[in-house]
Amino acid sequence: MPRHLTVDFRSPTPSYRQLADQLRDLITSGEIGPGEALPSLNRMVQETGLSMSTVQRAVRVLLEEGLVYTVPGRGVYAGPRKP
Amino acid sequence: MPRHLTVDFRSPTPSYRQLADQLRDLITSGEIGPGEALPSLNRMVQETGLSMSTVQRAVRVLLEEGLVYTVPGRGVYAGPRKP
DNA sequence: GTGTATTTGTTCGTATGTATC
DNA sequence: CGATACATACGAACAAATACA
Repeated sequence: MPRHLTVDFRSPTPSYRQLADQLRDLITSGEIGPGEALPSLNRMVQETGLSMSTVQRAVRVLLEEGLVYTVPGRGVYAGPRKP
Repeated sequence: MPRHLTVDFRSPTPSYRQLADQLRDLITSGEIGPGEALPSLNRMVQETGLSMSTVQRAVRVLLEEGLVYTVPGRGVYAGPRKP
């Protein structure tokens, strides 16, 4: 079971990057394997206290890194998009 | 001198992507050479009628593609960030 | 089959912060 | 100092895809 997602508002590192870093760790550590779903954006909003906009920005970072793919109406998944 | 930036609101292609595509063309075509400044974000807002948020998102696309770099307080420049 | 809820996607407007000139 | 320019973050609205009772 995933550990709590948190951000430190006093850190000079932007919130979206802090969240992106944590999500990246979950994936590269194998805690969330390929094809497995990440927490929904709403859930990340709840856990972090960030706004939806900021959470989406964090996820977009991983999208561009190719670490996750998204399916509208479904969720965010680890690994490469499957055919 | 750069041609007018425009977006078609009836297109299914998102506005931020339309703008990003146009800016990319300006760079890859050499119309804006390495080290040269792109129009300021405010200027892009004026020319396109988009919101600042959307314009910034478009520029972020090019940033992640490594086609431009930004200098806060200065502007957006074509090419790789200089050492 | 028809809603209803959930989830991601796009866009806007605003506020505030930081850097440069 | 004041004006300009990019950076981060929020909240809201609406759309579209998906899932499910």
